[in-house]
Amino acid sequence: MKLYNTLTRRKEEFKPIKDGEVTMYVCGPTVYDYIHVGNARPMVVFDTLRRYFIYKGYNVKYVVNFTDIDDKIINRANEAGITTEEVADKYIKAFMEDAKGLNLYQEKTLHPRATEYIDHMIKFIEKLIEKGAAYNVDGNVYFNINSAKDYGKLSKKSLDDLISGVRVEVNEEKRNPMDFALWKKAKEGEPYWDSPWGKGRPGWHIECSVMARELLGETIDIHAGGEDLQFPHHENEIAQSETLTNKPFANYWLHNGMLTVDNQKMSKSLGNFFTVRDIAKEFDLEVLRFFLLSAHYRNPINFSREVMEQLKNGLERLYNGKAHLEYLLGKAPARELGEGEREILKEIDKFKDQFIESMEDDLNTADAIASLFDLVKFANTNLNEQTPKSVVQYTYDNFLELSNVLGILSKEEEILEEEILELIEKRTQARKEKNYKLADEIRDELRNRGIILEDTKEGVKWKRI
RNA sequence: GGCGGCAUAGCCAAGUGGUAAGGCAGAGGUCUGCAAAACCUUUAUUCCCCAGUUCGAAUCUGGGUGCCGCCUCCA
Repeated sequence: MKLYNTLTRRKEEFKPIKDGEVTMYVCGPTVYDYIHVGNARPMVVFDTLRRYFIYKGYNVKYVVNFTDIDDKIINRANEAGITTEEVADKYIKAFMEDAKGLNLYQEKTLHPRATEYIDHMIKFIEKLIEKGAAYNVDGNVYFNINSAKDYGKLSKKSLDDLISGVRVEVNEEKRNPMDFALWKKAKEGEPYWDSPWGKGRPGWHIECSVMARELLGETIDIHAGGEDLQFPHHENEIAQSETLTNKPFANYWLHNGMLTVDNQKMSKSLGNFFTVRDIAKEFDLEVLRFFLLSAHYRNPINFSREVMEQLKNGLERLYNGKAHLEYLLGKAPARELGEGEREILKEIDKFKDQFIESMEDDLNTADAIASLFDLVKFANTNLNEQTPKSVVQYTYDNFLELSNVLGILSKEEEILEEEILELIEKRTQARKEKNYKLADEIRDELRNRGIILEDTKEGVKWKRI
């Protein structure tokens, strides 16, 4: 599989450190608020990459961290008069609910919280100080940027340019304006942990370095996140980790493009954001997931209600295809295959190969989705009630397996209440008697209750609005 | 100012040297009591503009225009 590596700025053949195993670290949310749609993009995109690895038979070790100590969390806690821990707990719980709606694969996902690794962070920082790569100034510990080899290699920024670009130097303590905090001295009233440098808390960048190292090892296969994290977050992670270990921190750095609204980056500071929960009121979150996969992950994607509607309809088409196959599954005769029917199996394999080929090319989900539409059209056209069961089953199984790689179409058909089934039956009877007035009345009533009926050659079908 | 990216139909979006995928929306048709779904047909002589390379360019090169991201917390 080819993946675009930010480190080398090109697509590279992916080779894991250990055969059959992939270690992935995805920068997770700072839990001071509900996640917004932009935050959801890396979650869905890299979840899909993980699902694809699983599909290919890899054992995936997957970490999404929670930053649960930070200025913003402290502010929230102070505003609400509760502890930072309570703030974090609340939004982690909310994240898990959103994750469920977005169908993030949660089995075996590791969700470390930064505050669970304070001891490891302190040890990490101590070692950097020993190496002369960090220094303590009155309880604040900074990383010495000059001790890092190749600083700027990820974001392709030169130290000189960065320093000349520094806007206002407010911190007199730093030896170099680009030095960044590893440990922050606690201010009055702030939560703190004891350390060799006094009471304080860890800086942001050190958290990810430490959690990745503790859970996945000194060198990991894939480190991923939004492209806005490239600098300084990921650059600083590389600097501190590689200075400590003298080994590559991650072999592949993957970054997703920004999600925009009116072509402006969706962000808290601009105020142009929708939380995932807001969107869940208007759309099934599966539509949001489908939307996030409808463009290549490295391209910007513009969020709008209009496009969400389009994708909702597109998803509906795939669901109709799924329902059609399920219907045929109930009718299909068990018999030997004819020559033409063997051809169908080959066609299905072709769609599957196309899908895989797209995914192999730097996770081209937009292209992979097209294969799914092609498969549905083929099945709608070429499979019918006379098609042998094994053929229908093969089509159905492959279709769902590929859909599952994208994390879509997993909703099961619901069971309708007895009362509604009776109404449908009553209407069917009315139609037989050509009492279309009554039939339409019942159909309207069901529509008001959220059930849409379709009369097909294959009988009456229903679905929720 | 420095660094990076993008520009394909009404909308979304693949395609990165061989003659424009797919979806949504629209139009016409088949089917249907009607509707819906499904299927068929149709919707970019053309890929921001201008030059160049080439037998051949949406794809490569140069220039221009517009938009976006990072350089400050940010997915």
